[in-house]
Amino acid sequence: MRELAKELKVSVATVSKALSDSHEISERTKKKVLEAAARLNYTLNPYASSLRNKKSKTIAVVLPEVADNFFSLAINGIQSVAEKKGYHVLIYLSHEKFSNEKSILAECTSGRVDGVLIAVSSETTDAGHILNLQRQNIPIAFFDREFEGVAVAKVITNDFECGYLSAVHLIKNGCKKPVFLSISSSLAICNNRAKGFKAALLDNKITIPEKAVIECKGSKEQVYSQIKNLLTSINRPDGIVASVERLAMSVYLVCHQMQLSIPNEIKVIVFSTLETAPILNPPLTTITQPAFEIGKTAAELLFKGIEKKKYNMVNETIMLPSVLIQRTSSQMC
Amino acid sequence: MRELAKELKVSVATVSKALSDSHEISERTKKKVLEAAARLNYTLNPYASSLRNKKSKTIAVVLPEVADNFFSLAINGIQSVAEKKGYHVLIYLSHEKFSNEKSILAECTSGRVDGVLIAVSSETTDAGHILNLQRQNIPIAFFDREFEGVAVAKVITNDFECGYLSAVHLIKNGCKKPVFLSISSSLAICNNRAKGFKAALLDNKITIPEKAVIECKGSKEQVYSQIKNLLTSINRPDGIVASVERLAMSVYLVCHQMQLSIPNEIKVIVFSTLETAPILNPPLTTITQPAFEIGKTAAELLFKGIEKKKYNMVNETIMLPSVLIQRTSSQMC
DNA sequence: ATGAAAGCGCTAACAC
DNA sequence: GTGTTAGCGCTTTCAT
Repeated sequence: MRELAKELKVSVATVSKALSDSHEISERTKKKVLEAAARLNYTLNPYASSLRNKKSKTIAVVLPEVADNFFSLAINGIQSVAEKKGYHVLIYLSHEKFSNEKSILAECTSGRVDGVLIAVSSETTDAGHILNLQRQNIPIAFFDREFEGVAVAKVITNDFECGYLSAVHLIKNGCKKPVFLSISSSLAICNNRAKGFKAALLDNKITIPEKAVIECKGSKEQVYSQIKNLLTSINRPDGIVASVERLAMSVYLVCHQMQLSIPNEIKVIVFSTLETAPILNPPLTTITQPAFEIGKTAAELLFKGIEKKKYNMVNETIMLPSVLIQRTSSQMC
Repeated sequence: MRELAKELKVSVATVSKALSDSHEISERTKKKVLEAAARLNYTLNPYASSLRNKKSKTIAVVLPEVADNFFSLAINGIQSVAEKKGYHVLIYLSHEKFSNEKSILAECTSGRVDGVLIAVSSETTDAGHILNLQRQNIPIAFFDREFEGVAVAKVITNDFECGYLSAVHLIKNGCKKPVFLSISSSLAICNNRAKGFKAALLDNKITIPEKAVIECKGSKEQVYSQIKNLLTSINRPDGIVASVERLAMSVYLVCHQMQLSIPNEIKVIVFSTLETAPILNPPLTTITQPAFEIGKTAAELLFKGIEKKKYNMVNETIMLPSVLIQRTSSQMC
């Protein structure tokens, strides 16, 4: 910037003002400065600006994993609004570990970011790290995976309702003993979906077996063998509702490997935005969440919090509806 | 930091040195400082450090889209090494637009990032924006999607070879008139794969039709109808090699909709890391790239460039092998 | 309309 | 082993 100023024989202050299009600078000088900046390929040092202005123009997105259609689409949604606002997006992966999540949020302090969007890990059992950010006046919002019981803004889906719907759908299509596959007993999305699922069983006079909700934890291989155990057990379920996308693969693989026919011997529904659902064998019935919209809405909410000093976003809860898309995997035989 | 210093009745310099574990500080003071920092929940202001040190400890990843298994996995790989190095990752999406890519790279200057990893858009026809970064001594490397003919480090796959292999595989399984689906005539990965494909036809004495390589551009709908046109044409191919993951959906959908049997009436191979390939209808033969490894390797290469001042990474080219995984979609009938 | 100068929070060279 | 101080590149009063 100093060079620019010297080149043009004006002060750095003038250059700075010209670049930020201040009205105290004459059109002529502005033009001159802009032109010279372009010619010399000059860009503001963003960190000097951040230091001065105490805002970074960047947000953090914290999520369990990125190799998942839902989260990818959500990132797209977030990015689309960040871009429009001229914000930068830092991506952090917790890999479903609470400890990672804590250290990530610790990094988000001291002005590194102006706000954070988070989908909590399946291990998160405490919101201290989140409240800690709030205490430092860093706006934060949940998207999809909230931590319940804290005053934090969130964009979620109608999980209970969809859990309910999925069970009703299975029952209507002939299931007598469906089960629900969870991935964590501390994850609100799983719990609410499971609650809806169980409520539907009750309402339809199906006795809820003790193992109505099964937790599939661990590595891919572990999940695979848990599902295999389930499906080879004496009292095999005749329907499955899987709570998250990544369970779909394992369920299908086990069934294929066991030559268990979907939907004849077992019906399957998965909460998922898998693009390939229609071309799977058989086409998979999904509860499809508006992933892009969730990301977009959460980002918009966050920016409201960032931009309006006095706006209290803490109690905002936006619920976006998912839809059940019926395909072959859950069809009555 | 000043508060910390005051609290402990030492100077800010001491605190700074203690926090960076300088050897000129006694263990006792270090312990005191660390303890107080933890207690007061203090974190360094990263941008003040960046300004001072002229390094941001962050890298940029620029890619066409994130809702794609390949890119998601690559991000994972990149993130895994960035995390280990204590670096932060900014994600930028070009949405396959050259103009976006240019403005993104312009934002990466002036110290915002210490290096950039890029998979170029399908529209990129010029490397000026990339060379521009190099001129400013910002290390940059291609991963997967390189721009050919410029002296920039890259981590790529054996595209020609895999194109060749895919054609040979189709021919061995009975195809007489396979075609290759590209998404851009300026994308090196597509061109090299197509070249290999054509070379194999030649070597196997199959006359190359004028429409051996077909460019599928535009929105999902446009791609869909282009493929539909192809498959309803009088001279329908009996085999398809699709150059990128996102073409898989359209090919399968068109075939399903036309009741065209895969692999009986047409065989299909896709360059893809689609996790669901084995459970598609029918299971899809893929050329699977080592996506995570590509990201990881590219990041490691970039960090070599970032950390060693004099190391010239510009001429590094690392080629990682993809593998053909045979499944039903390409089977001899 | 333009410029001089202070200071954002940190680090490093130098003094003690 | 610890402290003083200058300055990273920018923005913003306050003068002129």
